[in-house]
Amino acid sequence: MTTEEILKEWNISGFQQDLLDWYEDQKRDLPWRKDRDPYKIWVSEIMLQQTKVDTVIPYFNRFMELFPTVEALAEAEEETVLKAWEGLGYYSRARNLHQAVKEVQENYGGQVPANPEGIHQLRGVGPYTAGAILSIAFNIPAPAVDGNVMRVLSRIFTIYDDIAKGSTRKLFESIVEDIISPNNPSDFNQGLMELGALICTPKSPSCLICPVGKHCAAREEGVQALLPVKAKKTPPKLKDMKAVVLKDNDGNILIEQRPEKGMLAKLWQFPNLEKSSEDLTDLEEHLRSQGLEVQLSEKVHEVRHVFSHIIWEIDVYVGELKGIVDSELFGKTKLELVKKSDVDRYPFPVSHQKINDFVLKKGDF
DNA sequence: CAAGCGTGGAG
DNA sequence: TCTCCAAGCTT
Repeated sequence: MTTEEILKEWNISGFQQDLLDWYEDQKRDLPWRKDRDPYKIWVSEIMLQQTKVDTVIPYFNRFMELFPTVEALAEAEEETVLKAWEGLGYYSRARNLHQAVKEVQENYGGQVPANPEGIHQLRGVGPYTAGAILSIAFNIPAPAVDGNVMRVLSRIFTIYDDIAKGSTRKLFESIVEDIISPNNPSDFNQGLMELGALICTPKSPSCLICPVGKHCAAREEGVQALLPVKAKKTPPKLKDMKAVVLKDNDGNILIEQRPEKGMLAKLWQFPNLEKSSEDLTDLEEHLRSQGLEVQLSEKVHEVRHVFSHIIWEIDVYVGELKGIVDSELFGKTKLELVKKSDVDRYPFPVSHQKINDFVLKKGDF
C-alpha cells in the first residue's frame, strides 16, 4: 500500500491517544522537562543535536548553573561558553547559540520569540529546532522532524525515501502536520521522539510492546528491520599530524588558538600542523615562522582521534622554547604562554586533551 | 544539494 | 577493532 492509501483509512485520533497515553506514563524524567522555560528547552535542543541524552544531561545541568537565564548567557564571555561546551563536540553550536541568545536579549528583551519567523532566524536554529521550541515550549502545532521522527513514521507508513536526503524531511513534516494532536502538540512531538528513543529503535525495535503497534504498517508487513532507508556516508579520511608541547625556562606551556572558522574554531591546542617531513624540520620551520627558536625531542607519544569526516593521527613531540627570536612576528600570532596549571582553563578539543593527559598530567614533563 | 562539522557508546 | 550511530545546522 502507498502512504496515501494507508493514511486514508488510518485512525488518527486513535494513534494520537495511544501515543499521548504512553508518553504520559513512560516519559523519562529529564532535567529540561521540569518546566517549559523556552530558554531551557532551546539550550537542551541545541545540545541534543546529533548527541545522546545520557551525554547531554551533565552538560545541561552545568550549563544551567553557569548560565541560568538568557541574560546570564548573553553577558558571558564566548570563551567561558566554549569551556562549558568542551567535550560536547560540534562547537559551532555553542558559538551560534551564544550569538542568538545575545540577539534575543537585545531585540526581544530576553524573551524567546514565540512565532515561526522570529525563532527561525536565530543562528543555529533550523527547521527541527524551531519546531521543537514552538511545540514543546509554546504548545504551538508545528512539526519537529528529527531522526527519531523519520524512523518512527517511515515504519508506520512504510516510507522508503532516503532519510539522509534533505528533501525527505519535508515529506515527513507534511505528514506530521496532518496527524499532530491539535490539543497537545508539545507531548505529541515529544512522544514521537521518545518512542523512537525507547521502543522504535534503529536496531531490533521492541514491536511486541509498542503502544502504537496496531497503527504500524511496517509491523503489519514485517518490514520494520528494513526501515528507515538511509544512505551510507563516506568514511573519514586519514590525516597525519604533528603536535608539540613546548615549555619555556619558567615552566610555562605554549598553546595556540585555532582560527575563527572551520573545524574546532576558536578552541585552543598545542602547536599543531599537518605532517610534511619525517624528521623535525617541518616542526622547526613552523615554529620559526612564528618567531620561535626551539629545541625538540624525538617523538614521545602518538594520538589517534576520529572526527566525523577526518581521522587525525598525531605524532606528539615535546621541547624547550629557547627564545622568541622575532618578537614582532610573535605578537601577531595566536600563541600564549600559560602556567601548566592554567592549561585547563582553556577550551581544548578532545584530541588535544589526550595530549594534555599524557604529557602534562601523567608524564614528568 | 552534498559536504563540513565532534564525540562517546552500543553492538 | 570496526561500523553505525544521536533530539541537525550552515554553506
